[in-house]
Amino acid sequence: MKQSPRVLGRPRHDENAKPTKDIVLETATRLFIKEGYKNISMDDVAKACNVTKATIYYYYPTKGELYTSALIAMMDRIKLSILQILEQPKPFKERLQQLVEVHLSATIDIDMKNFMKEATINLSESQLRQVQASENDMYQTIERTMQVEMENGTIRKGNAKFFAHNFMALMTVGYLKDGDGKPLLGAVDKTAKEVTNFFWLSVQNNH
Amino acid sequence: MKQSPRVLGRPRHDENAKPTKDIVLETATRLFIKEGYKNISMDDVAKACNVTKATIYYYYPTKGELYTSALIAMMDRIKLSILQILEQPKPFKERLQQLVEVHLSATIDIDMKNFMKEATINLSESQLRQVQASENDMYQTIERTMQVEMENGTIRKGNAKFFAHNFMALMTVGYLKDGDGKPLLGAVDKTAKEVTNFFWLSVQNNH
Amino acid sequence: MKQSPRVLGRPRHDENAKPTKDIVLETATRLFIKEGYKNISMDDVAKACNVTKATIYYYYPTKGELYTSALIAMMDRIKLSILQILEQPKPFKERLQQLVEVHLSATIDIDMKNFMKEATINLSESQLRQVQASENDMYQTIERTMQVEMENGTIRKGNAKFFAHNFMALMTVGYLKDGDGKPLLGAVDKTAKEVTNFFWLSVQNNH
Amino acid sequence: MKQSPRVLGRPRHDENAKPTKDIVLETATRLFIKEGYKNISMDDVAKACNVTKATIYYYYPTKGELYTSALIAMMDRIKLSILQILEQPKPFKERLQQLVEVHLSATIDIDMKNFMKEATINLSESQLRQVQASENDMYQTIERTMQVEMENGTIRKGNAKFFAHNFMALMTVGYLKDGDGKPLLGAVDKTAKEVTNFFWLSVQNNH
DNA sequence: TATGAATGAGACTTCATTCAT
DNA sequence: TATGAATGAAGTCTCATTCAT
Repeated sequence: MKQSPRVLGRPRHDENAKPTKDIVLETATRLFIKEGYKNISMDDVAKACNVTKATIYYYYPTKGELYTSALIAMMDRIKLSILQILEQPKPFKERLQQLVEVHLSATIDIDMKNFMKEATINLSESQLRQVQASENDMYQTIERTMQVEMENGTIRKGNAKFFAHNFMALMTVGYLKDGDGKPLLGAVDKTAKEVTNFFWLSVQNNH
Repeated sequence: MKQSPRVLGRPRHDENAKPTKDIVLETATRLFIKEGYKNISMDDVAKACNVTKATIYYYYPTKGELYTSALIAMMDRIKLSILQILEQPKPFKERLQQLVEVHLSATIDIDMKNFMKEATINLSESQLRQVQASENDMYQTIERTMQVEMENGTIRKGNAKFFAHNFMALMTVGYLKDGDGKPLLGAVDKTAKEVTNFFWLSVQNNH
Repeated sequence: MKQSPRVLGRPRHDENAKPTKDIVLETATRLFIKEGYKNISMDDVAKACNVTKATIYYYYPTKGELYTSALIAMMDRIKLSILQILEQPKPFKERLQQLVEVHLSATIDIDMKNFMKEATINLSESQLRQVQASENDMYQTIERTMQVEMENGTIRKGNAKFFAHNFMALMTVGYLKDGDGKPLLGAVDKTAKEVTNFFWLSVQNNH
Repeated sequence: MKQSPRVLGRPRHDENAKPTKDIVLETATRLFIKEGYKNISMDDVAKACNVTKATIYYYYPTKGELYTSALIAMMDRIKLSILQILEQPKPFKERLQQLVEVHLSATIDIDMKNFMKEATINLSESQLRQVQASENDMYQTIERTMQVEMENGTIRKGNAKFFAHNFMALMTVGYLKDGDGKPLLGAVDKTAKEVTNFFWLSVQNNH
């Protein structure tokens, strides 16, 4: 049962080790993404980090707080990655395609709706507000670019928020597997092309 | 303590009353859709049905079984409703729009990905297979029509399954609310139009 | 470790057995009186009742609720016993003395201040209100008699509530043990006499 | 996370600052009196002192030891204050009244029975003995004076220990509040008078 | 057909205590 | 002198499930 008997008290400091707090957050994020809030217990997180539950609580006062932090950290990372890709001096369509490709490569299905639903049900109001703000931020990064490209005339005029959410929704379809568990549309790059193309056909400007 | 004293023994049979088994299934479906598998306890279901937990177990041997039945019943109903709409002698685009409209009117966000995720995590393999079969059935109803319309030349050639999932994904964006909790695109009919249009621009055949 | 392996489900009904709910309440009351709220765990109560924790929760939704019920039941019993003694057609002083005697005979030190302090700290507001109401009831039983005897001229005029609380405070001194653990004033009847006398000297009417 | 970033290492020594050990003891005493042993955690004490838990442990090896020290310190202080008041060259009744007044002014209800109960349950035997010795000391201070006044003929002959405990028991009734939270007998001086008078009527010598 | 009573496992959380620095 | 990091044990509560009636 005992995995690796740990000692009480402060562990001797290992110079190039990641701080436990970060390990916990990363591990928790991964687990929550894969299995959701209610299916992951604090003990699961602890075991995956090879520390005890109490250690988790030393850094995060409640499970809700840990989930909140995990979600926000995740969204921040996604937002950054989106930003970096969208800021490149490339045709818009190519940037979108790269966006899809990068995200499909992450292999974990990052389905925002799911997270937000679990957040709504399980978090406190203040935690929920934080998460919502973070989600909003993330989407706005895309929205703003959509807006710019509308003004450029690259894509047709429309509701930028609607476009952004549609894009993300289509993106998650890219994870779709067929009966045998193989990606429906083939390799990641091909899938990304198909997904982007589907979106593009809808938003491109035909004058 | 006693909340609503129920009579002991077998209740007198009310001719127009729905069988308990059906009440349980409907109630459970509603609750599971709204809050998910792990957030709804057998007691929650029992209370909402105004019976005891033991009664639920009389009809459904496990929670997983109840969830399975609820999901399948729901998908069957959706499938039927999809079928009825898609079979009508109307232009394809109009049928799609009606599809969206009907589903947005149901007000509960029926997000398949969510259900399937929870199913994957919480159900037994055999239960999961049943649910997957049912999901497949439901999508195939749309896929087949897509296929037909591709052959008709109404929409462009492409992967019908991919199209079907894209359509459903875009549909759930229709539930999107802005910061104030108001639908992003206005009333249901307007939203349905926008959503359908977005999809249509992507799939229409331009020869 | 296992005390007596119990079976799942509903136990066969034993005709002349006390209902579990009552057993729980009585046991809990005894334990809480002896050790206080925080020192008794739900598991302690369960073990003392030879049932599982879950059974306790089946009857009492929270520990606070169990404590509340226990306190109220106890105070009700005390109030009743007080009432019965005070209603007798005997000189007031004799009734008081019997009161002390009966309560010292119960051997457990029923120190109201203690219970009320723990209640204040650990109960919810609504629970606290219930307990306070019950405490008030109990004291008023004595107060009312004090009032009557003041009007009769048996005891001097004064604040009846103050008198009642003083009486109870002096009563708990009766439990006092010396260094060897022996009652300071000897046997219960002698102690009761001393305590009553102390109170009486203070309240008797000398015209 | 960090609430008030404290500087690392040994803090510069502030000449007029109280030693940490004393601060801890005083703070702990206050908290334990108000909420009791089990309701105050070492972390509570630490936070209230604005130091960390480990610091508390640096000065007091266990929670029981801290409680023991706190109780003893408190009783010592009380004993001293009692002594100073009782040693004055004033009529005994006036001294008693001042005793009540001083203690009611401290506003915190110092209910010995409570502390001794918690001590009995939670302390080790050796700790308990220390506390009992301290309690005994405190009461003996009063007892001795009672003894003297009995011999003087100021008060009637009786069990001095019993008298002392009765006096303290009546004193705590002085904290009594009515339903609105207002002191039952009015301002502190008036209350002290009433309480003393009640005691005095019982013990005074009428020859 | 339906219920009331009970359980065992596991969830979240708290807390006294330890130890390297 | 004081701290930050960590633990193990225990506490409150929830929940799917079982069984006699």
